[in-house]
Amino acid sequence: MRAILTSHLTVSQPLDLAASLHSGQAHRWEAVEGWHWGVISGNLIKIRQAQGDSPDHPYVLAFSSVPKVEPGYLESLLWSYLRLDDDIESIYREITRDPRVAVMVERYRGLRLLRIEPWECLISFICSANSNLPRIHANIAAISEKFGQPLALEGHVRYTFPSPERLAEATETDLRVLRLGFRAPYVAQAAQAVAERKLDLEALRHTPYQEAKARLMELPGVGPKIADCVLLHSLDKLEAFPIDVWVRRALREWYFPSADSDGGQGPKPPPDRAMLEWAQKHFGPYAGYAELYLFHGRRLSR
DNA sequence: TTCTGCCCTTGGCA
DNA sequence: ATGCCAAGGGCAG
Repeated sequence: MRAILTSHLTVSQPLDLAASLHSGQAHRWEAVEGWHWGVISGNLIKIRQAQGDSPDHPYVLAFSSVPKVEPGYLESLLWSYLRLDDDIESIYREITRDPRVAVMVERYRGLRLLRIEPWECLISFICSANSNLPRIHANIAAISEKFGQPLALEGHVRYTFPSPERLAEATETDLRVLRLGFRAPYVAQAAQAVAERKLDLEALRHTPYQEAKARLMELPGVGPKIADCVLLHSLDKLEAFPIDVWVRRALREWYFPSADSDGGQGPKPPPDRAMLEWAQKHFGPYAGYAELYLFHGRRLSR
C-alpha cells in the first residue's frame, strides 16, 4: 500500500482549529489522538494544528487525505473551508466594538466561521430543528453511511455525504428509519428540490441576503433560523444572524434585560424578527461572526 | 398581517 | 419514573 504523505499549510492569523471544527457548525469531525478526522467535499481528511516556525507563521496545519488529488487542491479546499481568506483582524475590530462580543473574542480568539458545502449544510441544519448536537451528528453520520460512498485512510472508514440526486431517491420512510423523526419529509423534499434544479444553492452565493433567505424559506422545514444558518455557514452571508435558544437567551439577558426578568410584569421580550433587525444594525456587516462568538460563549458557560 | 399556543420524533437527563 | 428540554417550523385560531 502506498504511503499517504502528510502535507503542511502555514497560517499567519488567529486560528483555533479544534474549537472551530467542534463548535457545532459542522457535524462530521471526530477527534482521535490529537488528529481531527472529517469529510469535506468527498475527501476524507486527517488534520491537526501545530506551532509554526516563525512569528510570521505562528501555526502549521498538517494533514493527509484520500482520494489522491492534484497538488494544491487540498490546500485551497482547507483554506476555503476554514475561511482563511477572511481578514479576521478587521472583522474582530468591527464586532468587538460591542463589549460583550469583545469578551468572547478575547476568550475564544481563533474560533472561525467555516465555509461548509451548501448542500450538506442545508440538510444538516434541517436536521437540527428541535434537536441537539450529538443527535444531529448521528443523523448526518447515518445519512452518509446509508447513501454516501466509503473512504478509507489508515484504517479509518468514513462515508461521503450523498449527492442531492442520490438522497432524492430516499423516501420519507427510508429517512425515518435513520431516526430523523418529523424532519424526514423535510429532508426528502429539500433533496428533490435541489436534485430537480428547482433550487440552485450555489447561485444563492451571489444573490442578495434577503432574496436568498426568502428562496431558502420556500423549502418546508426551513424557517428564518435555519435559513440564516445556511446563509452564514455556507453561502458567505456574514450579515446572517441565526437566533437559536442560546442566542435568544444571550440577547434577552444582555441586551434587553428588562424583558422577562421580573416574572412577566415588564415589557415582553422582542420577537426574534425584531431582535434580528436590531442585531444586524448593532453588530454590523459581520453580525454572523458576532453571533458565532455569542453562541459559543453562551453554550460553553452553561 | 402578526402573534400565540400547540404539535411534531427522538433521546438524554434529572 | 415522568417530565423537561434539545441549533425550530408548521399550523390553526
